Amino acid sequence: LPTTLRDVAREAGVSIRTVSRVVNEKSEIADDTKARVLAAIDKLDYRPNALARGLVSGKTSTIGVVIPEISDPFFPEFVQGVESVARAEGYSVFLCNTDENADLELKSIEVLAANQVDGMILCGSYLSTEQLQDVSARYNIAIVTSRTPRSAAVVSIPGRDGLEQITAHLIRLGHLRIGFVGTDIPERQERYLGYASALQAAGLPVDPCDRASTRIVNVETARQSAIGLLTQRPGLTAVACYNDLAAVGVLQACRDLGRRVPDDLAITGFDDIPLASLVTPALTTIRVPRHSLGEKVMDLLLRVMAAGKGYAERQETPIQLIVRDSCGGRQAADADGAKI
Amino acid sequence: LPTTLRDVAREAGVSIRTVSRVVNEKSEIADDTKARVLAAIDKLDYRPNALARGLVSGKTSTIGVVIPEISDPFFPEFVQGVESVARAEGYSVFLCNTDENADLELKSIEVLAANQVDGMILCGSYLSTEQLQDVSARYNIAIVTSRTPRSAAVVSIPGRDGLEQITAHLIRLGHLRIGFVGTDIPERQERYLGYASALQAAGLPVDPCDRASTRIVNVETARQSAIGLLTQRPGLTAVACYNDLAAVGVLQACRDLGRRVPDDLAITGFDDIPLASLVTPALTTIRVPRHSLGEKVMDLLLRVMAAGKGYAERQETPIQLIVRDSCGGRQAADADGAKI
DNA sequence: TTGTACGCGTTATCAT
DNA sequence: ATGATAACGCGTACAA
Repeated sequence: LPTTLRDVAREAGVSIRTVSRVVNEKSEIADDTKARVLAAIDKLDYRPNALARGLVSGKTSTIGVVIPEISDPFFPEFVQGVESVARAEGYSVFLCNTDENADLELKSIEVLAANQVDGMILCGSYLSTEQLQDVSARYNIAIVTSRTPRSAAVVSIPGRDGLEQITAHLIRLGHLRIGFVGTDIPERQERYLGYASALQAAGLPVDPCDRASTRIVNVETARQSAIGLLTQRPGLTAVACYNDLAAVGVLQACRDLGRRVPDDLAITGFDDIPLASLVTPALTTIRVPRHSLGEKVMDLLLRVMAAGKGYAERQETPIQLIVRDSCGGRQAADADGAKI
Repeated sequence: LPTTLRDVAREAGVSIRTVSRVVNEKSEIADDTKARVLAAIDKLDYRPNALARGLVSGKTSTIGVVIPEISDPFFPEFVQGVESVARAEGYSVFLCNTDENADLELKSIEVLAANQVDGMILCGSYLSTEQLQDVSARYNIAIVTSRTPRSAAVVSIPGRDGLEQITAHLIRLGHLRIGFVGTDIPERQERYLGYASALQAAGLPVDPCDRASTRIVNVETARQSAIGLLTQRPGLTAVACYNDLAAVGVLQACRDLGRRVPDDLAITGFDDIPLASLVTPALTTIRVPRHSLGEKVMDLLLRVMAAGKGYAERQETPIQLIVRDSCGGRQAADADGAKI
């Protein structure tokens, strides 16, 4: 029932090939036949079938972006970054949400692949490093991760560095008992390691009991585990968090427990999502330039698609300490060169 | 180079048809040939080409969801609602973000259509009512909107009712000078109309100068326009907002201006996004059940796909007044039967 | 139970 | 400049 090239060709009294030509604006065509074809296209309201096109040409001009959690404020700006360069290069982007579920993620990847997208971007994947390795060997894939797959195209977020920096910041402010709220996913310990490393560098003990973890990290899970941590370890004067959502959860926990921030407890985040500056007190955090990160992976994906599946490259996104109000000591920090 | 049915058939020593059968688990096949085929599939790592499949079958088992602004916290839970029922029905969902741009939205719809998705869901569309009418006549589409396209499948959000309710709430609390911060998009005046209607019902004047509008509504635009409004109309004791993001913007404006909330100014939102209960003070707002709204439109889309493009139906999502701290008077409101 | 052959709507390779 | 015609990978009558 939808109009096809054939219908248009019949209507215009030309061959299919000719119609295809005017549609794709390839080789030269006589002005009058072109006009006739255009008229027929318009009259019959013809629209090319992308499936047929992709089947024969082997190119769909689409890419897939797979993210684990659509409600995490980290992703919107990232996706917009991806889209801006994708659009400029003539690609349409399909977004897939996987609910922080590795099976669903794998499924999404296979569906996208089955639909012959020209490339995929994985951000914050829940796949095992091995699976990550697998799929990026099989398809055109660019990844955003802190991990180190043996050979793949990845832009990494220096989570370890970030937590080292921000924990050092807390230490400079005089904190001696600093906790950590994060995730217990084995592949996602780099931020915790940064925290621990900063403690060690300062000669402070790293006590596993100063740490609270949940698998999924969001405001609510962090709030719950922070309530536990803060009651069991009342001596903590600061808590470094896996990300801003966790920090907001700890903030909520303090509200529940009647502890004032930053007076009774200092809190730090990671990512600098918009929410970070909207809560009270505004969060001291590590900024990850999400929009440009998106542009950067898409650029990388372009290179992957040009070079083929084997292509490997590793880049790192810059980060920046942002000092706000959740740790107090704003003046002291300003002297360190940090800014809003 | 990717493996095809042909390759598998050759490897297993059977016909293409047979392979196709075991892949699709249709009619009965002898156990041994089935095993042979399965082995070949496994060995050659065969994966069906969804394009070819869709081309011949006319069905892709995919749907598209088009949203205007991925960074608006309204959408994540909505999308998850859609996905939950889509998944249960065997559909994969591709999400498209249109940056609140009607042209991009139309483009996205056409791309999805060209890719032969079985249906689409439009939420918060920026298309004109006429365009909305057009596309839903041309494709299988279910819409979430407050508008009234002549004939289409839509689930509506009673924005007018909502603002009537929440403005009445403000009036009950004793406010006589209530402003409004919203959008100037002509198709999106229903919430303003609800606000105006509540004022009139209470015998209060509706003064256009008590209103501030921007085209795009987000925290930053609302903050700016609220600063203008509050300086020019210092007599306002309350501001009703188009949505929670705007309300948070007004909250920021109050911070900038040194006005205390709710003491100096009461503020109300709409949507009850997670952020609404994270800011200080927490927002009094209208709750829109986003997850179930998503389920509801997806159910509707299922009916559209079954019945065909002509299908029209109209539903409405329930809403609920949520009283928190941004207007004070929590006890008085509790007496009205509202709750957290 | 299994195989043959056609068609889905395109693009692309030849001729003409 | 234009027209046949063969793919592309798969589903499905129809045959066997």
